[in-house]
Amino acid sequence: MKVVDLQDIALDDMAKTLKVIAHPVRLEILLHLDDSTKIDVTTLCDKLSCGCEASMMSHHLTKMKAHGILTSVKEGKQVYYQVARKEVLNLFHCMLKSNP
Amino acid sequence: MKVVDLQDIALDDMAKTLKVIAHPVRLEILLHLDDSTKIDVTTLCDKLSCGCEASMMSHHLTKMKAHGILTSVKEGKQVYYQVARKEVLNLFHCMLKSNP
DNA sequence: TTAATAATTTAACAAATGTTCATATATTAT
DNA sequence: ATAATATATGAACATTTGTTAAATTATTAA
Repeated sequence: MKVVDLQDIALDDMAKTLKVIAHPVRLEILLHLDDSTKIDVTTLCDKLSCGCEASMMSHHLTKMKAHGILTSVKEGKQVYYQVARKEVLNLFHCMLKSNP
Repeated sequence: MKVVDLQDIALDDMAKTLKVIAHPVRLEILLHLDDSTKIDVTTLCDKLSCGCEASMMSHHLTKMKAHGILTSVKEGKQVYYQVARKEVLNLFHCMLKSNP
């Protein structure tokens, strides 16, 4: 039997979401965002292992926000980002071979 | 706390896999392949809702096979494809909002 | 052997993506 | 008002991706 009924899934939307997430830096961003409730751009840059500069980081964050994956709140000079669609974090579990 | 420890995940590999899967036709292929143990190219073309021709289908299948997501067996004139990494099928569950 | 069918490969090209750097805007501090 | 910091935006360009059509290989049928 099918895993999921085709009608239940908008494959186009799912593909779009996956396409945005399918980038090593953006995956790492998501992991860090899940770790803390909210986080600002500079801190995120510092925490990532990729040596990502502010401009590049902003591009990544903007793209994910544009696709509804993240939201942001401005507080003073900084902009804090959060994960809007928590279900995408399940990816990290279900992509593991060990996942039941 | 983190969803998954960073060290547990090769983000580069994960991104590559997701990138290949992040395409509406390839997602539909995966759903159909899960549904049947093995399936040949022509049958797959007929079953898909996208009106995908043999050449295009072959491109998709070749790409997924090259990334270790599918395997294939030749039997006579037809080539049968199967899902090699069953864990990628979990995607369909975990991308749903309703997923616990 | 020739024809028909199944699948793959190749070439070509448009479109999308990733990246860098320079510039712009907003906020706060001096 | 000026400077410093935080973030965003835009242009430019190389690289990758998606798609189509034509040509190619392999297998089976006539």
